[in-house]
Amino acid sequence: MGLMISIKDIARAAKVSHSTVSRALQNSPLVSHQTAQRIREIAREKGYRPSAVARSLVTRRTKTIGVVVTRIADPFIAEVVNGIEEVANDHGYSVFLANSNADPDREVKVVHSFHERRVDGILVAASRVGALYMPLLTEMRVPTVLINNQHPGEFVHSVMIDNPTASLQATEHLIQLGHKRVAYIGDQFGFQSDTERFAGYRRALEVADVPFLPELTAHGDGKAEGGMRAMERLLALAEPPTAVFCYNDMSALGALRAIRAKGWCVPEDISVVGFDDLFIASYTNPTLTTINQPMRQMGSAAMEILLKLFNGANSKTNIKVQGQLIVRESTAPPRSGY
Amino acid sequence: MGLMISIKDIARAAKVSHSTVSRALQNSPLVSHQTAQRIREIAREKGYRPSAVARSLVTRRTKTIGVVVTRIADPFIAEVVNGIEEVANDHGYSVFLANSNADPDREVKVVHSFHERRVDGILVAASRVGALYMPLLTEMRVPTVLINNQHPGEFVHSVMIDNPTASLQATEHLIQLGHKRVAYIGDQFGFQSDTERFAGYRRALEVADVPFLPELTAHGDGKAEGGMRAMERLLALAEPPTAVFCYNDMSALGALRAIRAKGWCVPEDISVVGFDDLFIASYTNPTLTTINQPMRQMGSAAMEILLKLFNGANSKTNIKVQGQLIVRESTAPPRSGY
DNA sequence: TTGACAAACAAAACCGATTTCAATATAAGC
DNA sequence: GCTTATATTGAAATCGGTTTTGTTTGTCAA
Repeated sequence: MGLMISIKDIARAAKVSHSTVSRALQNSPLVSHQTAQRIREIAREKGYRPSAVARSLVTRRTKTIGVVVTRIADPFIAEVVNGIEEVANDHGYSVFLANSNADPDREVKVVHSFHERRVDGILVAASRVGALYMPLLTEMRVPTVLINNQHPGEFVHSVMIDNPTASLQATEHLIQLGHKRVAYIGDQFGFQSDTERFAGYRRALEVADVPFLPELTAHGDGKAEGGMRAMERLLALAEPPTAVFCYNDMSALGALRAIRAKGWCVPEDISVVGFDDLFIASYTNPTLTTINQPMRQMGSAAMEILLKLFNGANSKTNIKVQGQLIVRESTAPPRSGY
Repeated sequence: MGLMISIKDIARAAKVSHSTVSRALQNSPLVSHQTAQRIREIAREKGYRPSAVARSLVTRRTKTIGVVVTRIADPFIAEVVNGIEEVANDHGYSVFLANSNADPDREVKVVHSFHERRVDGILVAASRVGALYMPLLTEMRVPTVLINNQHPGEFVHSVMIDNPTASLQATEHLIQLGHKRVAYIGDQFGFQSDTERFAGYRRALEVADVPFLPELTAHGDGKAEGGMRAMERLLALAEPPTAVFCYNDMSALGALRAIRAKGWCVPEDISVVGFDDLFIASYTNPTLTTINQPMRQMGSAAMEILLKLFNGANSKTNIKVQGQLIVRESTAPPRSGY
């Protein structure tokens, strides 16, 4: 703490100027091999670690990035962050992590704090702030990449999943199995990703000439609790659906639970499809048919965009990745009775 | 980036010295109310954010902490980090997050990088390095708190779950239900938490006069995959157990899957108890009886220890929290046939 | 009128590094 | 032998703040 050794301590011990020490530790060719060797040895002995904060002040790069997420405990986000951290660490960057708790005010505060810390770049995962970032970012001119965000628009860099295509596939899968009454359990109404996934669902019905029934659409909250409530409403219908496509795996988890609570079986009585392919989707009972989202890769891709920007790239990058349907046990043809 | 406004820009605009600006922004009483007001107004207008890195250099405190975890995507750890981040953020601290991937070398590197960044404190979650920290920490004199670590010993601050007591409760629960053949699925052999949980299991058997059968102990890897393999081995026994206590929920998840793969039912054919009470434990089928570990609170407790240390406290703190048995659907009396 | 004291601000030192510029010594070229 | 290039190092400026020390001005009591 107070007794941190500095470059000057090393300089004194080596009887050279501190500039020489600096050069020696950077393997600069401007120091003789011998002195460099000697200095490095002394530094090692004393356990000297150059201060990144002092270095950052003069080099004007902190080699840090800020990552703002809604909740790190969200398994989807945790995987994304894993991908980010891996690439960042490999390139000598440290990552600041902050939760926004889906609170726009807090999110803005967090970004400001990142600004004060002079991060070299910012990554935003699954925020609902979206376009609100516009003024913030222009104000502080820090490269920023949004991952699966609300309305990333064209104004910033982004990594997004192709929602419409993926949910079209998911719904098509159910239709091909023979389902006619396919329900949709969404996230909160109005969120872009929900709107897009809903659009894919509608499109699949349209293509297959299956009528869209408004009563088969229910909105949850993107979490298990909401999925459960939404499913309960669907099950209370006079004629419940024979299949349901859920906004994400968490919602599907809730749906599975609601179905089981009613004493029905998946997939015999009702088929369920999720979205994300969280780890848990392989361990539910029955295992969950879902759309795989390459979460880790989305994280690393975002970080790699940042790295390119640090290296001077200045083109707008908007990556759209494809989901992949993973068929497991939770989907089957409807009962012949229907 | 290059055109970041500094305190001097504000000073120039306000026609005062930059020291006055500094004081004004700190609400120092050494500036007249008027000038302070004026300066703050100008700073706001220009969107000025003081550089935390420059400030850190002179104040010798970065208001950052480093958190090293094995894998942020581990749900247990994610919850702990959530607790940490919350408290940290509330007190103006930013958190650096780094994965060690359970690789001691990488872990040491990460800690060194934290050292260079001059973090005010370090939090280590679920590391296996344990006592290896001793030299590292004395070398750099940064307050450190270990959370559920290997051998935290008495030499540093720590927050730990009371493993023996909790697993004693878990096992007792099974015994009270009438089980005599209670198995234990552990983590990798030799890890402290595994040893401790195993000890609680042994103790429960001993207290209830249930004979300990070595063949009913299997080791996994703390993950679902390992739990599945271990359970498969137990199921292959001539006389399989009627109940199994798992090292953690992930292992239990694997066990559930293995049991289902064999066509057996939980809890009718075999009871399963986990450990952690991950979110998912409420959503498995059947829902999982487990030991609740207050993960968030453990994270916040650790951060609060750090805060106390920052405020000059210097006593060794070793918090031991209690787990709580949560009975759900995965446990029931054994079939009367046995 | 003058000295003491406080209020308000400016000037300068400092934190720990990097980097530019200057200085010295040695080697090379003629 | 003298100039010039080269290698090696030191001195000093700088990054953007905080904090200590100085300076100016004004108020008030003696």
